[in-house]
Amino acid sequence: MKQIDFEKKLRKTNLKATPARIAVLKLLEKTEKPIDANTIIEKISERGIEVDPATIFRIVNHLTEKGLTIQVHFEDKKTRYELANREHHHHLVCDKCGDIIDISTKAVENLHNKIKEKYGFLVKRHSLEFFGLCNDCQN
Amino acid sequence: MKQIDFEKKLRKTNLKATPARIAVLKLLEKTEKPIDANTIIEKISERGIEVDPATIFRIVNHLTEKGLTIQVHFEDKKTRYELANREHHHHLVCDKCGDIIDISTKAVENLHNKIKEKYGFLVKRHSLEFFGLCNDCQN
DNA sequence: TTTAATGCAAAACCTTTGCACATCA
DNA sequence: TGATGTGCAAAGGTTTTGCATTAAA
Repeated sequence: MKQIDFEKKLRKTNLKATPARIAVLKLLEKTEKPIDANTIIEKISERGIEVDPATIFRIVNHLTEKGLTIQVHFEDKKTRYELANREHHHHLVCDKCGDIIDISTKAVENLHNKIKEKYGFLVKRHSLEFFGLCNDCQN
Repeated sequence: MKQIDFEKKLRKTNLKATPARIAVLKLLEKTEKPIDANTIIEKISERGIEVDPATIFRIVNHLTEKGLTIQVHFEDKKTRYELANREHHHHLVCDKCGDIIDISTKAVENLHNKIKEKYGFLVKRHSLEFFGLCNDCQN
């Protein structure tokens, strides 16, 4: 229910608060699920805002560089985006209906230190996604 | 060091044992890291075997359908492949040199049951990849 | 000999880039 | 106004598809 002031947030990161950027951020806020660039284009267009695909791709790249959004990768080649201002979480992706459920678990964070000890590898981030069947699709 | 009899394995799954398929499987066996289709084409060509790109894509798709290979997704849009006959494991991907280190951990398997209990979601598989800096690249 | 696999060419899809014009601060 | 963002058109990279030919069983 919180309404984020995206204009302020954009200016803080030296990005101009253009209608297209605000529309993307608002959409991601409302959607609450990772969505790819083409879905963003589609949804924004449904709201009567026409933005060129090239611009959308530039926007999500900028937002990600500046840390306002993060990328999410599932099992296809599309890059999905979601707002970054959220608690770290993972996704349950249903093979059948495509629904995405957020879950939060600290189980993996604990591995970072162990990996450093054992392999000398400094983990900066990880991606953990689960695939299977959601409750409704199991029948 | 074990040499897998890929001809036999292919026939068992109703796939014809063609030179191209055997070359792909042998390459994956030797590489031991997930590699994408274009790398496969390149490496196979270096060995003097020329296979059309379309054929390589068809091969990896077939092999994956039949369970001989699995797909791996990192942070780019390429799909990578590795042999499926291996212990379940995860990858440490170095941001700098791109090196990939296999690690094995059971930490995530244990979550499957918990997820079923808590969300009703039936997890069939998961992907867990770590990104950061390998030992050599931390300086 | 029958079925499946391959090569070639074309296209589909996702994403990026160059450049001129428009817009934000 | 000056820097940045956008639209348009073109192109790049990955992957798929149709169809005629070839090879495996």
